[in-house]
Amino acid sequence: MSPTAQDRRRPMLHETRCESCSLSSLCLPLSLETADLERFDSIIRRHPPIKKGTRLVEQGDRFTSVFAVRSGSLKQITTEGSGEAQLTNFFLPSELVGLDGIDDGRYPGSVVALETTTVCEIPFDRLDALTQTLPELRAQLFRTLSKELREDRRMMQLLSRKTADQRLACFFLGLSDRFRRRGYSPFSFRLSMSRADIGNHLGLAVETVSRILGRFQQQDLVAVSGREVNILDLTALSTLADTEVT
Amino acid sequence: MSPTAQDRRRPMLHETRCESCSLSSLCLPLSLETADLERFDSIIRRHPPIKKGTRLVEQGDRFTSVFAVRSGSLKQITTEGSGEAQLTNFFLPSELVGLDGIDDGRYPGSVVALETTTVCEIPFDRLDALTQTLPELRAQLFRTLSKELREDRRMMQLLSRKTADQRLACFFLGLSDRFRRRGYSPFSFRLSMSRADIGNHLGLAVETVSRILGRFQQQDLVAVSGREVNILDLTALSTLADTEVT
DNA sequence: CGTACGTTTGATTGGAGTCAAGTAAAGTGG
DNA sequence: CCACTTTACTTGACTCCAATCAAACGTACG
Repeated sequence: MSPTAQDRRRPMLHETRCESCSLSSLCLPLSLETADLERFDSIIRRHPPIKKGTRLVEQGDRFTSVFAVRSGSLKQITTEGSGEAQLTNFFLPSELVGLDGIDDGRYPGSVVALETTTVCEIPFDRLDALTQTLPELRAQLFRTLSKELREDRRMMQLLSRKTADQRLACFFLGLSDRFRRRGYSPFSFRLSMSRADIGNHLGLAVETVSRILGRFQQQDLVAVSGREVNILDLTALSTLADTEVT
Repeated sequence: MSPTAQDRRRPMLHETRCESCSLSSLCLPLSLETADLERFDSIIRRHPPIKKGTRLVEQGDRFTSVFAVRSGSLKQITTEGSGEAQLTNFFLPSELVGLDGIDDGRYPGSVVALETTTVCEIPFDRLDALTQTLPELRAQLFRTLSKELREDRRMMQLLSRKTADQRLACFFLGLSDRFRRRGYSPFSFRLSMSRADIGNHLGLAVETVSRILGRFQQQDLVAVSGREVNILDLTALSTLADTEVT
């Protein structure tokens, strides 16, 4: 979808320029000069909001673009062989979706909106072309990829060495941190994902997630009401999260 | 995995040019013209062989270079917080070590030789600079990063959804495939890592690895003698590896 | 207002971890 | 080259965390 008259008319116009986007310091164009930012801005395709449950990309679709999340949240689900679906990632505003599709030209998982979500589509060939003349942009892209690698490795550590309680603790700490970085309260937030999603992501059964949430509440670590979360004791959660298992 | 007779006989100098490297079709300079290959070649630093147990990089060291494995093998170990060490990766010839250090300028894990190993050091700033004028090289680097992401996600699926038996089966299939791609037998190879390493990587106790190996032998799936492996029934292993768990 | 879906809680089970002990293999130094 | 030490691997017995099965309860939404 290219910028159209419809786009222009909308008061959204301000919103949809990188220059004025509140996420610009977190998103890709981090360290670009105004002129460069314009060039970056010009390759981006705005999208109308995606409704909850709608798929942004389908597993196996041809890879063409990466997407920057502007608002809302998404989950990535990969189904392999006859194996059950695996929820590999949650995406929050400013995060980049689809980088794992570069290699073989197909998206390796479906990406589904967890709530009404808006994204910026960035055609990868044009992004790649821009990195040729904008070293800072290139560096930022490498960093983003590299960071995702590092986070994946943390996830592996979580899945292979941590108990169910520690996994949940890590999950809350991770979310808390991501919200804080985005300027939201690190203590009080709303989960956009179901217990089943959390369980799938952490390698736990739904029932286990529910039980441990209950236990955390009894211990006054968090207060959970439906999908509303209040972190009461961040320190205790942190301790729990990376205490050696013996 | 062992050095061929040809390797030994040849003077080092010849060996160490990308142009004549037997891995050139798998390593980075995949699709470079001769002239470009020379430019790539010129930034590479050769290293004397690394002995078994020696660390190529130490966790926390300043990130400066990535390393292409020429021969031998390595493991990457990350120690987080007070948590136990996690073996996140094994590296075989033609694979690239260190890409996860780009983001925060530090290597996120130590990389240790599992046997006598030779690597090519590629200073990242120079590699990055080269990608400015060599779009194919840039594309290849993006692909490599992206592929690693995809493999990490597979690993997560393995760690969170597969049984111990399936993990071992996947591990053997993965190795088999990697050897085949490198021109070695996919059925008969030598493990350069210990049972403990395998267990750590797959999120299993050493004892479990040992027991399942025994079971696999009874079922005539593989013949294992020490670190020597013969895959007897690849099909059965494949079936086992991605059969839904019920 | 009812149906479907998401969540909680309880009872039971099993897969893999832990502990323990023994065997094989690989270094090490005389 | 052989005794000795150390490390790697195997095997068995027992335990426990989290999965599974089952059922009730809440909540969202057409």
